[in-house]
Amino acid sequence: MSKVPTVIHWFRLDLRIHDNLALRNAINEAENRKHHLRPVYFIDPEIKSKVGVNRLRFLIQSLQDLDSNLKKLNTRLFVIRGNAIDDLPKLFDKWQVKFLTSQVDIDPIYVQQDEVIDEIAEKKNIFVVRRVQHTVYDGQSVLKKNNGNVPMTYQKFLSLVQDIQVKECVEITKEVSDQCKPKDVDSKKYDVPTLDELGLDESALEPSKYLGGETEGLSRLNMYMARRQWVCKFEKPNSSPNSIEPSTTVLSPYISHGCLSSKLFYHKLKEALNGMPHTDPPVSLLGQLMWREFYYTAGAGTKNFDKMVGNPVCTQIHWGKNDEHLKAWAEGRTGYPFVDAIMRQLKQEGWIHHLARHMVACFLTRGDLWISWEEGAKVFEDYLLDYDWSLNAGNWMWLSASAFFYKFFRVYSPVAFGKKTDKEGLYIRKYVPELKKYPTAFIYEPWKAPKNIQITAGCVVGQDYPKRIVDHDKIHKENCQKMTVAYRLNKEKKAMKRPHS
DNA sequence: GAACTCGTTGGCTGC
DNA sequence: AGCAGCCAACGAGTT
Ligand SMILES: Cc1cc2nc3c(=O)[nH]c(=O)nc-3n(C[C@H](O)[C@H](O)[C@H](O)COP(=O)(O)OP(=O)(O)OC[C@H]3O[C@@H](n4cnc5c(N)ncnc54)[C@H](O)[C@@H]3O)c2cc1C
Repeated sequence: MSKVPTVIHWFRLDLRIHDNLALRNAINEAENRKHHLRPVYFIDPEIKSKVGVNRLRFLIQSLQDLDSNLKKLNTRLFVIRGNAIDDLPKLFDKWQVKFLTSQVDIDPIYVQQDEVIDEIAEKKNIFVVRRVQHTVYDGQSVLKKNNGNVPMTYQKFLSLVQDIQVKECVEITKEVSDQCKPKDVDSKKYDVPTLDELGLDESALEPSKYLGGETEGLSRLNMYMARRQWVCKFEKPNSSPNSIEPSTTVLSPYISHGCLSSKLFYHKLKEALNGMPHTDPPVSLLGQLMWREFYYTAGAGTKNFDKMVGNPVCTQIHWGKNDEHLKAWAEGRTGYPFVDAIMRQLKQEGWIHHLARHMVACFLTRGDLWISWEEGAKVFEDYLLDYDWSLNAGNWMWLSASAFFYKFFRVYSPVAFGKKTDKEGLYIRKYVPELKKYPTAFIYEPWKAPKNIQITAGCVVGQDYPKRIVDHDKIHKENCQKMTVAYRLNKEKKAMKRPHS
């Protein structure tokens, strides 16, 4: 008796069943050929040491939701403890795999896995289907349209995609039939692991502010799209980085994990905007989604996009090294209350507003600490629920004036910037509670408070709250000079490389 | 080729 | 109060 062959859909950053063409392809293939269907996810048992706790928890929640949504389709999620490169080839044999589907992911981690897996699959005669479905547009065809060059400005990017027809979403309309169920479909060994199994004590964590999963992502999307006026009036630069509740959608963790399809977001946005006066890119909500597309295209077309050295779009800057400053920044004890509040919110809740990211990214790099954006990106990778390879690197380069943005003399002031939207410093009082009782006059610069006021407020600077690790007023001007030098050197280098005609 | 335009999510001063 | 002008820029257009 020969075994029934298997069709695998390999879930990665597409933790959803809606608008998932690769998953639908797998289901159809299994149905048509009466093969077994196995939607799989690989999880590294050591993941705890590689991913921040909040993001890991978000991932587990998303996998649980995915499993329960798959069960509604009469199948399930098979979670494999291990890694794809070692374990997928073993499963190819064990399950007699004939067909493998997944989405295109451009993070080098997945690209490398795909290269290895493709080679093995070819030898074993396994048909591989890989779908572009993590972005609205296909980055490769946008690059082609621009003669293989990365569009270096947002407007240029928009002009390239302007006349591209965005495909409709695809849905899975019927349940998977019983004949596609493998025998071990109920085996506990493929259950979504608990945090406990992964060596994490959930009770030691704060409650989740943003619950992972497709169900939550869709309901968040629908909630915002129902507020048509709000969507139509959205202007990113006017949203507040330091409101107590988020002033933007916080769809990012869902989009990054693929709990929410960016294409569905696109179509729902178009629907909400249709027939109403509305703001436009770059500041509109649709404009935000286009920023994502912009950075994805850049990431897809640039070597070493997540590094400075060997990255053709990135200005080479002689960043310094200062582990103490880096640590103080990461842990929210720079002595600048606004910066510290942001970093503490990031660590606690896993999401901070875009302009808050501007503030702390500028502070770490060209503004104050003169530390490489790559170091900042690593910290963000750890703490952000919405961590994304392209978006993180691209935005860090923007903020450090290494690529896409060049007016380096526009420096965020850790004292002035937050005051624009939060004069009283309520945000600081929440996330830096030791300063809670400070008078408003000193909440952004507690070192200026007279000693008796510091004592009355119950927080002496240098004792209960750190002294400033740098003097912004002085150092940002020095750094500005360093930027001038770096830009000049870069320009000279570029001129040398250009062929003289 | 040079010289223009526009777009590109700061802060500070002074009217 | 709100805005113009100033401060160390650059890509991608057009003229
Ligand atoms: C230094 C730095 C690092 C960043 N790292 C990441 C990251 O790892 N992952 C990530 O998703 N975003 C990152 N961003 C971009 C941006 O800050 C977040 O996408 C945004 O704040 C998410 O909040 P939201 O969903 O409420 O955004 P909204 O304003 O509601 O926008 C809707 C969606 O548009 C997309 N979007 C919005 N802003 C941007 C942007 N600037 N670039 C690209 N896409 C955008 C996101 O998918 C977002 O969910 C980073 C920004 C900076 C400055």
